[in-house]
This record gives sequence, C-alpha cells and structure tokens, in this order.
Amino acid sequence: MSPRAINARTRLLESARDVIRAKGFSATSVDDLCKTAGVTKGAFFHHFKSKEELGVAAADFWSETTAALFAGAPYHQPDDPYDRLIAYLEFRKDLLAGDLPDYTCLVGTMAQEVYDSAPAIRDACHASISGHAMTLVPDIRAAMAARGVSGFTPESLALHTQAVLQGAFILAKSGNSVSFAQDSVDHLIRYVSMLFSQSREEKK
Amino acid sequence: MSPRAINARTRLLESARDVIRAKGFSATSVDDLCKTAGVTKGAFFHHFKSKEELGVAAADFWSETTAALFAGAPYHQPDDPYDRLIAYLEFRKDLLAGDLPDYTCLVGTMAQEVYDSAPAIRDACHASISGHAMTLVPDIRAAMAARGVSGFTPESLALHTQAVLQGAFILAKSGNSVSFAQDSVDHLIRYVSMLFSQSREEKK
DNA sequence: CAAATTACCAACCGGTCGGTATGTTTGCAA
DNA sequence: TTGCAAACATACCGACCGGTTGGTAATTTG
Repeated sequence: MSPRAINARTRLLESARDVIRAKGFSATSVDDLCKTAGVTKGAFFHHFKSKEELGVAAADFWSETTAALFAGAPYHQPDDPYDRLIAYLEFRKDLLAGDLPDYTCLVGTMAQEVYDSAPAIRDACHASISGHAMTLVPDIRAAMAARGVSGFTPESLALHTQAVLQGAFILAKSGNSVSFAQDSVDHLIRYVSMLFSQSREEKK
Repeated sequence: MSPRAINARTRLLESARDVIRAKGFSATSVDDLCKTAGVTKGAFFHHFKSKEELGVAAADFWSETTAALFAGAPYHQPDDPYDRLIAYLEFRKDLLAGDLPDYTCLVGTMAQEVYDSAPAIRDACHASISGHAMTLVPDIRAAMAARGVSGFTPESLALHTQAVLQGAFILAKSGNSVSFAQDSVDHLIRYVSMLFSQSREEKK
C-alpha cells in the first residue's frame, strides 16, 4: 500500500470513529466524512464500495485500536485474577474523561442504529463488543474457581460488564453528564466485589 | 379535540414509537411515519412543526404510556419494599418477550442518536428515563433503611437499574438475541438481592 | 346560523443524499 | 523511458429528504 493510501483510508476511518460517535451513523453523511478526513468523494468510494462497508470497516478498526489500548493498559499487572478484574473496571472508570463523544463506544452507538437495516455492521459491532468481553473470561473463570463462586457463567458476567458500560453511556448522553456513567460503574464494581467476597458462604 | 385529530396525531405517535425503535430516529423519514400512520405529510406538519418536535412528543408519549403500564403492573403488590423492588426487576425481565423492537426502549434509542444534534429530544428522553427511575426511589430508600444498607444513594441505584436495562437492549440488538438481555437482568437481580441480603454485616 | 378555527390533503420546493462516470496523478516495475 | 495499476479528483445523477404551499372539509364558537 502506498503512503497516500494509508493516509486517505486511515483518515476516513478515524473520521468515522469521531463523527459517528458524535452524530450517529445515519446522520453522518459521506460528505461529512470526506470533509473531516480532507479527501474527496472519489477517494471514499475508491476505498469503500458503500457507506455500509465503511461502517463495517469502522467497527473492525474500532476492534483493533481498542484491543491495542486494552492490551497495553496497566490493569493486567496484579497477580490475582480477581484483582485484575477489579483493576479493569477501575480502568474503565478512569477512561470516562474528556468530552462525551471521546469516551463513548462507537460500536454500541452503531449497533443500536443499524441492527435491522445493516446486519453486516451489526454483526461487526457484536463481534467487537463480544470479542472484548471475552478477554475478561479467563480472569473471571480463575477468580470463580479460586473462590468457589458459581451460579453464572464467566461469559455472562463478562458480557454484563459491557452491558453496564453501554447503558452507562446512554445515561451519560441523555443526562449530558458523565457522572451518571461513573455512578453506574461504581455499582458494577460493588457487584463484582460482592460476588467474589470471601464471606459468600453466609448467603442463605 | 375532534375525533379526527385524535386519530391522526395519536397514530403518528404510535407509528413513531414503532418505526423509530426499529430503524432509529435519523433513518426514519417523515414520509415513513406518514405512510405507516396512513396520513399525509400535510397532516404531519399540521400537528408537529418539525420532525424534531415530533421526536419530543414521541418521548413524552412514551413517558405517559409506560407510566401507565408500570402503574398497573402487579409488582406493587408485595408488602415489603425490597420484595417490590425484586418484583419490579422480575417484571422487567418478563417484558423481554416478542420481537426485539417490541421490548426495547424508545427513549434510550433516541437519546443515543440525537444527544448533540437535538438537545430538546435528548432532554425529553432523559426526563423519561429519569422520571421512571425515580418511581423506584421510595422503595429503595425504605429497603435501605429497613436493612441498614448504605454506601450509595437510592437515586444512583435506581438509575443503575435503568443503565443495565439500556445496556442489555444494546447487547440484545447487536447479538440479535434476547438472551443477552435476560442474562444481564439476572446479574442485576443478583446484585440487588446481595445488596439487601441479611448477611451483609459479614463483609470485611 | 355565520364566522372563525381546526384538521387535513395533494402537489410541490430547494437542497442533500448515496453513488457513479470519467478523468488525472502517483508509484513502481520492466 | 515506458507501461500500467492503484490512488485519488471532479463533475454529475436520480432519488429522496424535511418542509412549504394553497386549498378544502369538518368542527367549534358566538
């Protein structure tokens, strides 16, 4: 790929990431993206055969960049799987900074909009959310085993953390304040810490 | 208001409720709504001065109809506030039936899309979510007092339940399966039951 | 009952949408 | 140097968008 190609295609994907998070997928026009990326419409349709294909590519791009972000994050350092899980949630809470469109989730936003009109985008969004959740499963499974916790699957708890985060974004958007999201993540952290607390044998 | 008016305006709001939940706000055209409601575009702009005003009216309509639904629901019957709270969550889980667009939340869908392009709609959505959440606060507060639970506000827990539900809808849509939502509500019920379990004094 | 108001309609408007047709430029290989 | 494909740019299209128009029919009001 030539240097020019890297710039145009990548800049379009970065523009999609930013503009779609702010305006939504449907309300974002191809011209919007071209203008933001500083390319022409011809370049757009050279790299993506349709707006829908860009949506899929944007979801995949999101998967890759967020995977790199989380892989390099410090929450993997604790030795205990449970501590790593809590550190992950604290890390997610710390990410709730800056302007609203900067910390919300591209694929959560898109999935809601296109789930019945663009199945390909929806599937890419699901793969992104689910794929990220699955990175938590080994630690959840190990923590459950180490502390004798049962009654649910590791996968369901991993997905539940993502559900809380997605819901927290919606509350933050509608209420126009990040504090709604922070409060919900606090409840999630409390839930996980209670799930794995040593005194669970006390439950009736 | 004349019979004719009731029909056209209400049918437009009902169409908005159904079509927007399926396609999203931006992707829903005024012509779509008119065709679904069986009225002309002139009638649409007679009742609503803009598409945005319809969005606000649809959010308000949603608030009213869901308030009536929950007011008449059976989860208010238990004598204990905690039991009522659990019954509410079970009721929400029972509502997860039928096709996806039938049980998802109109205002959660809209808020995500329009939060920076149509503040009036966003505020109406927030009022709807928040207003419904606040109906849970008295029971949460009473349950906290009765069982000596503290460490968070009743309001934050009420909003957290809505965050989980909104996030559950996103997972259900992206994964195209209601089971994702049901699993998350199960985790929420487990969280609430642990919060108010009698053995909480065991916590370290 | 006449006047005013509301409810509604069909046709239409300027503008924007996603997408295409047809170039021109660039980088690289032979 | 030339050939050639990929990487862009320009100009444009038909369809559709939200919204407006001028008008008619029904209802309410004094």
